[in-house]
Amino acid sequence: MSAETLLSNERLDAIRERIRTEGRVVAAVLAVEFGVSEDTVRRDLRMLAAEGHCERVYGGAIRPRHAPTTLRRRMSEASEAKQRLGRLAASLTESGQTVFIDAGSTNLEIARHLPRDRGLTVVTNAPSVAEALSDQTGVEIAMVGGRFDPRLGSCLGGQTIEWLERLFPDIAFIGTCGLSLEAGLSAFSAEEAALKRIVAARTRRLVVAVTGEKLGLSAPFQISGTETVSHLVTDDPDHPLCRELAELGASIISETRSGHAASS
Amino acid sequence: MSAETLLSNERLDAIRERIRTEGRVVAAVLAVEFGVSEDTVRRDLRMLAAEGHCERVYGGAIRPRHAPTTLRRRMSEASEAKQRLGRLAASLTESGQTVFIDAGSTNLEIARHLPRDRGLTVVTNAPSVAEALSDQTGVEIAMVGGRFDPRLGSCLGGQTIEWLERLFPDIAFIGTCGLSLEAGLSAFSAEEAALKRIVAARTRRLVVAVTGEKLGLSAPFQISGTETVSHLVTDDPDHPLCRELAELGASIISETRSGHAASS
DNA sequence: CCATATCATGCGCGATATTGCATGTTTTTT
DNA sequence: AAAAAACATGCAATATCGCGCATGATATGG
Repeated sequence: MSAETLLSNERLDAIRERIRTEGRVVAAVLAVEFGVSEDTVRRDLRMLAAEGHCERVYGGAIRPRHAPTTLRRRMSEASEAKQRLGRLAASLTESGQTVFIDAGSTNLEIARHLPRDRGLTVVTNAPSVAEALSDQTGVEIAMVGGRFDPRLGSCLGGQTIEWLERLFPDIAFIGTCGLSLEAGLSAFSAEEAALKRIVAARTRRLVVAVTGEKLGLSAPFQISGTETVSHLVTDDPDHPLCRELAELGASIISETRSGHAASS
Repeated sequence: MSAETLLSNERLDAIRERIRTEGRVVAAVLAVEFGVSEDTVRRDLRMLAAEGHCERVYGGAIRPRHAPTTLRRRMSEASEAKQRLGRLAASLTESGQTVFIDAGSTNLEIARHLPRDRGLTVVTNAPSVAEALSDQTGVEIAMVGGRFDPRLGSCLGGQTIEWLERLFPDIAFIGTCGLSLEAGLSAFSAEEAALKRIVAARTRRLVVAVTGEKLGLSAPFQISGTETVSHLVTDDPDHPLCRELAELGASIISETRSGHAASS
């Protein structure tokens, strides 16, 4: 790799390779190394960046690192609304029940607000939920294992599903990416939907807690129809969808101005 | 990590990483470490804080946390010794390996320091470990389920053991409550010991990372003899037990004064 | 063979980013 | 309350960047 005259594509390939193997390149270094001007190198880097093969930074380029959206990010902005939903939903549990809690920021709030004097048994596929309960006494916790998806913050896959197929919880809190009349409960991935579907089919009570922004939305993969929902906890009880769900037999639970729960 | 010429964004990444793994950074230290002025470091920290990747405190920055604390107070949360052990132990992993990580504060530090560019697969029975890895890309994570013990922060019981009996990790990091010649590795509960024993018997490399205070101690339930330990990572390499372990074939790994790893 | 089109490249120039320093303010410590 | 440390802000020096344009080389077509 000397100052030989390299065809432009070859140079591009070489730079691509360098970025891939070394993780970083410096424009000025590449310029002297290939015997071209820095402008040319910058042009190359611009192309590679457009292809997604690198990320441009001041002075050169680095290997693309893609991971901006994590659960942690969403968690830090646990809105007051979600905390209220969590408290409301948690109050639906009854003594001695076995409770399934799904992953998600709202469900995490449910876990945080679970009463600790009812001898509950909590089953979850979300490590964050188990963690949140770890300072509580009086709550039995079972963790469902499997492949852990960092983006969702929960366990998925065959292992997980196999386990859940043998579980019949008294009450289940599952998260949803969308809730609408046509699409029912829906999720962003097929695997996620499959898992939630298993749980929804086996529980005696299915509780869905969502902020108003998700009402009326639908995601690509259906979990189940709206008729499977027995309780909807929301901060927007006046949404038309709520009335329709109520007619299908679901309880709509929200907070009144004075802070008490109301159900219709 | 010396006075290399680092691209400014790389420095940002590096600081981000330090905050993620170590929980706290000191502006003055970063300044000399990267060979830039403190002003520049502060600017970086301001940016990271704006992105939500850290929380600024007087003197530096800490991992985002909702309760405001001083840097001084924060220093005591995870001792520096454990962080060093974590970093050292994590460097023992090799490309493509399947890694088991046990529960415990030291092991959590190992997880935090795991390299993300080696295509590692991590198996753990501790939700906190899964959580700690959840903002990493390039690490496959498998969670071993079971009954969750809040006091230990890990999953135990028949379910867990059944799963682990089918696992043969390349390398395993397990925690121990005591390490002595007579009692070997030992734990405070029979169930805990049984679980660790399963893992110890199936891994090709067994790494134990302990602070010096645990050397020579023994807990009621034996996990296995000292001869099963292939690597001992410690901050007290002069302890007599280390020499004896070395004679049994274990590698003793610790940090020299200058900050580099040494093994005997 | 010549005219023209196309392309990669290098150079100049104004714009932008990064950095360190000076200055004044806020926070912590004594 | 005073001293020290850390901090934010404005500013100037330097480095890097993007863009337009000229140049030369190669390809295409008559």
